[in-house]
Amino acid sequence: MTKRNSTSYKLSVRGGPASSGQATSSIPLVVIVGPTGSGKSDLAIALAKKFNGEVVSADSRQVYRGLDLGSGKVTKKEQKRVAHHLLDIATPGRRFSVAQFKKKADRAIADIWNRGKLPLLVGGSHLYIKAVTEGYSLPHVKPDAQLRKQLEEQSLENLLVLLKKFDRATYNRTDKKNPRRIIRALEVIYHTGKPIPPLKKESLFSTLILGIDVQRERLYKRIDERVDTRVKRGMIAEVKNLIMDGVSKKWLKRLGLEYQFITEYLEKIQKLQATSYPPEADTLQAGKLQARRDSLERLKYATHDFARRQLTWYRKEKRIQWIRSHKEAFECISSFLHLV
RNA sequence: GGGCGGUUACCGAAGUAGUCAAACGGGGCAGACUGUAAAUCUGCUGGCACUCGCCUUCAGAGGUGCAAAUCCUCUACCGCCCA
Repeated sequence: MTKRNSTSYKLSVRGGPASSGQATSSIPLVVIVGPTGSGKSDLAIALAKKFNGEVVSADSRQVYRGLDLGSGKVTKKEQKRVAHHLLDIATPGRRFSVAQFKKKADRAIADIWNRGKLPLLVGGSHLYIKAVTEGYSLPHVKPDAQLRKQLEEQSLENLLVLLKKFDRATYNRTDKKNPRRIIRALEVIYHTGKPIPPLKKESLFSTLILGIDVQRERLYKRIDERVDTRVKRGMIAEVKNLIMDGVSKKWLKRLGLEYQFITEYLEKIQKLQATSYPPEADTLQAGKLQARRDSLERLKYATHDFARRQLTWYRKEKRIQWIRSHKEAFECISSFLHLV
């Protein structure tokens, strides 16, 4: 169904803004994208080994310490084999944003290159990838929790009226049914006194973007299996521990997927235990089991949808070279490195 | 063998004569996205024409009626109860 013009791995380094023309002056960067469960981490490690590279993770949840199984972080052992950057750099419960990511990623990539190694940017948070590969310079307005909270209480109509008044361009462009977007726009206006400036893009890097091409049905199956194996490895305990360490449930649920559904599951179980009066072991056990099954199923479906949304990004991204095997990736990179 | 209840689109489930291609949920699909992004938000989901529209559906076959997913008869399958 999904027709993608994949696997023309005869590399042509046209396309990407950074890799055209003045490509020679910028740092070469190999980017690996693909939907969740497509095998990015494994490929990255193989490529890093082969080309003497180091990995920069582009993942909005792997940046947090303690979010390991649920975020699909590579193991310590794997990190020993190949250096990984931008893992465990933030505290769970705190905010971390694209802008922060972009700054750190730029630095890490340059650093890797300066040490004579090949930087590999790998991850599924595509906004993060774009911020780096297209060199977004975002308005210097940090998220303002206070203000957001205030604005969230307003009706959508009110927010739209405000936006229309102060930033006609964004008003025309933005999704008028999505309060979060509108609130961010207002936040920028509030702090700068001006409308959101047009996005400046200036990439420091000469990029090769490889996308892992997996058939949809197989991808969904892999996602499902991965949920089960992660649970066996202790993903539920991981969430439980985070909560015991004082990470708020609200924060965890907002992260989505694994952390959301498992937190909800734990809450449900707690409630079950509290409400079963003479704690009849049988019905309680049955209830717990049912809750577990439901939660894991919901997690699987939600992850399918997430993978689908990732593919929507990729479809728009014309720079991606689709590959189906490690071998194809090797070949792409070899010719890329010859050209730059 | 007898009594009753059920059979609705991919799944679950409403609907019990006209306003029903049929609520709702799930699944699936498509999309938006400039600082929460694994987040947030939007649309489609019987077929065809895609503009008023047309065609084929509510287990199967027949019937009543201007009109049936909705009423009647028989058949098939499933569930509970009595033998």
